[in-house]
Amino acid sequence: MPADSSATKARILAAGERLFAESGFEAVSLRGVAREADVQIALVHYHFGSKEGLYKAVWAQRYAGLADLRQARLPTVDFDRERVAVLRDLVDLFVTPLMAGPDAHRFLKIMAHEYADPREPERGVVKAYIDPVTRQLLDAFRKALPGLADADVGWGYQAMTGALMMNVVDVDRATRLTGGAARSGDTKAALPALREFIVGGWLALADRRQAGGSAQDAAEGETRQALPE
Amino acid sequence: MPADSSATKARILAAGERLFAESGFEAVSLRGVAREADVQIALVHYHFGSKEGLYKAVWAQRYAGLADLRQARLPTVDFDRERVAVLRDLVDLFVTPLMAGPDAHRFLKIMAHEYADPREPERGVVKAYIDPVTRQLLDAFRKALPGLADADVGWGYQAMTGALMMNVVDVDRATRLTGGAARSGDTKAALPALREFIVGGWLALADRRQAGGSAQDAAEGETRQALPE
DNA sequence: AGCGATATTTAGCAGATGATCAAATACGAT
DNA sequence: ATCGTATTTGATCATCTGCTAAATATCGCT
Repeated sequence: MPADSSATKARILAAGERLFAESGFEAVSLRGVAREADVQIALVHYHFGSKEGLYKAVWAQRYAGLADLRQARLPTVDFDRERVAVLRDLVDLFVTPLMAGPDAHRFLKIMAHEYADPREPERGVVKAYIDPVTRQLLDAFRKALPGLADADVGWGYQAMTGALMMNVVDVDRATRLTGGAARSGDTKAALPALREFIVGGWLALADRRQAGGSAQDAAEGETRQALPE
Repeated sequence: MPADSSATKARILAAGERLFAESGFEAVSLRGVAREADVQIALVHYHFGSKEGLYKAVWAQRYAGLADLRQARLPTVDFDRERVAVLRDLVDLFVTPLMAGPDAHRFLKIMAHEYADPREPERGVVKAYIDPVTRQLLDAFRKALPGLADADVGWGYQAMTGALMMNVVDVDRATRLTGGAARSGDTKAALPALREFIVGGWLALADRRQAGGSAQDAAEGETRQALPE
C-alpha cells in the first residue's frame, strides 16, 4: 500500500477535532480543516466522504473513551450506602471525564456544541452515541433515588447536563463577570463547585415533597400569579 | 410618511424572532425570513440594515421585557430571612420569565442559542444586554450567601444558567429518554423541578466546607487519581 | 522496468448566502 | 394634479460553501 495514508488521515482527523471543538459542526469549513491539516480539500472527501463523515469519525474515535470511563465504573458503584454517597459517586461518574486529559476535554466541547446545535437531529450523533450511555446513567440515578418520579429523574439529568455543558461552552463570560475570580477555561477549579452544585440539586429534587415551609409556598404562589401575561 | 412601513417592519421582526428562536442566528437565512414575512429580501436590509441588524432589533425589542421582570422584583427581595427563602426568591426571579407567556419563552430560546453559539462574541449581545442584569443578580446571590467565595458564586451562576438553558434548547431528548414521562417542550412541568434543583445546588455550594464525610472525600480523591491520562 | 492500486493534487461546479443598486411604486403635502 | 419622499421591487454581485472529476504522483509487486 502506497504512501503513509494513515498519517495524513490522522492529521485531518486531529485538525477536524480541534476546529469542531472550537466552533461546532456548522461553523467549521472544510477549507479551514484542510489548511489546519496542511492538505488539499479534496483529500478530506477522499478519506472521510463528507464533512459529516469527518465529524462522525471524530465521534467514533473519541466517544468510546468517554463512554468506557463511565460504563466501566458504573458496576462498581455500591448502591447500599447513604444516599448522598451514592449520588456523589454517580455525579462523579458523569462529570470527571472532564479532567481526563486535554483530549477528553476537547471532545467534551464538541459534545456541548452538539447538544446546543439546532441541526443536531439531522446528524443524530447524540441519539446514536450518547443516548445509550445516558439511559444507563438514568437508571442508576433512578435506583439511587427510588422515591423520585421518572419525570423528575429526566429533569434532573437535563439540569445536570446543562450545568456541565454551560461550563464547557463558556469562553470568557465567567471571567468577565467575576472579575477574574472564576476563570472561564479553568475546569479544574470549577469542577468541585460544579459537582457539589449538582449533587445538591439531586438531593433537593428528591426531597421536594417534604421540603418548603407553607409560608414560602404561599409566597411563591403569589409570585407566580403576579407575573404579567 | 407614506405606506404603512411600521406594519411590514413589525412583520419582518416577528418572522425573524420566530426563526431565530427555532434555529439560532447562523442557521437562519434572510431568504427564510423574507418568505416567512411575505416580503422581498431587500426590504429586510432596507429596514434593518443587515441580518445582524435584524437580530439586534429583536433583542432590543424583547430583552427589555425580560430584564424588567427581573429588575423590578429584585429590590422587593427581603434578604433578612432564612437563607433558603431568599434563595427561592432569587432563583424564582431568575427562572420565572420562562412562563411569562409564549413571547418570553420564544425569546428565551434565542438567548439559549446565543449562549451556546461559538460566534456569539462577534455579535456581543450577551455582553451588551444580559451582562448588566447578570451582574445585579450575581450581587444578589453574593448577598444571600455571604460565606460563598466569589469564584463559587460565578460557578453557581453558570451552573444555574446552564440547567435552565439546556431545558429550553432541548427539543425531544427528554421525551425520548424518559419514554414520555418528561416531555421536552413542557417547561411548565419542568419548572418546579428545575427550580428545586437549582436552589438545592446553591445550598450545597454554600455548605461545601463543612459537608462531605472524610470517607467520601478519600473516595473522591482516589477516584480522581485513578482516571487515565 | 512496468503494472496496478492507492494517495494526492489541480481545477472547477452548483448551490446558497448576505448584500447592493437602480428602477418602480405608493403615499402625503402642496 | 403634481412633486418629493418613503417604501417596495427586481435583478444582480461577490463570496463562500460542500463536493466532484480528472489528472498526477507514490508505492508495492512481479
